[in-house]
Amino acid sequence: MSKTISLNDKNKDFFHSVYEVVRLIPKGRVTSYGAIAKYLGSARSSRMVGWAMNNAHDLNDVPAHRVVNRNGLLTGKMHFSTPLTMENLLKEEGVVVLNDQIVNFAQVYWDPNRELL
DNA sequence: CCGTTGACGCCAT
DNA sequence: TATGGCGCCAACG
Repeated sequence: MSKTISLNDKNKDFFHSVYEVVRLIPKGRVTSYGAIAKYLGSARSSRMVGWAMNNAHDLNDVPAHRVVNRNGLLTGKMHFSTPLTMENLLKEEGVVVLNDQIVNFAQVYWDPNRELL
């Protein structure tokens, strides 16, 4: 039995789609929760994208550190092994982070609605 | 079963 | 510009 997750088939699909999009984010680039939600057709379900990332922690092939909020703020840093993991991973990819804020956000921003199609 | 919370974001004031 | 309210919806107590 075992159902660590009690999601409906419909939502499983949503979560899975989120993982796919996140996997497509190029190294050194980032996107936002809202952009992913919109790309999946649920523009107002950005919170669910965040929840999906939480589940995604089990999968090692989902670069959750490349997803930030619409201001380029690292709001999800607390959910990583250490509060600095997210920031360090981004810096390793060339993303400039200062005070939990991506400085060159406009340059590294990757919008699935625009880049992907 | 019901009320709160939360990796968000848009809109009204 | 800053603050507050609401939509969204799964998980939790």
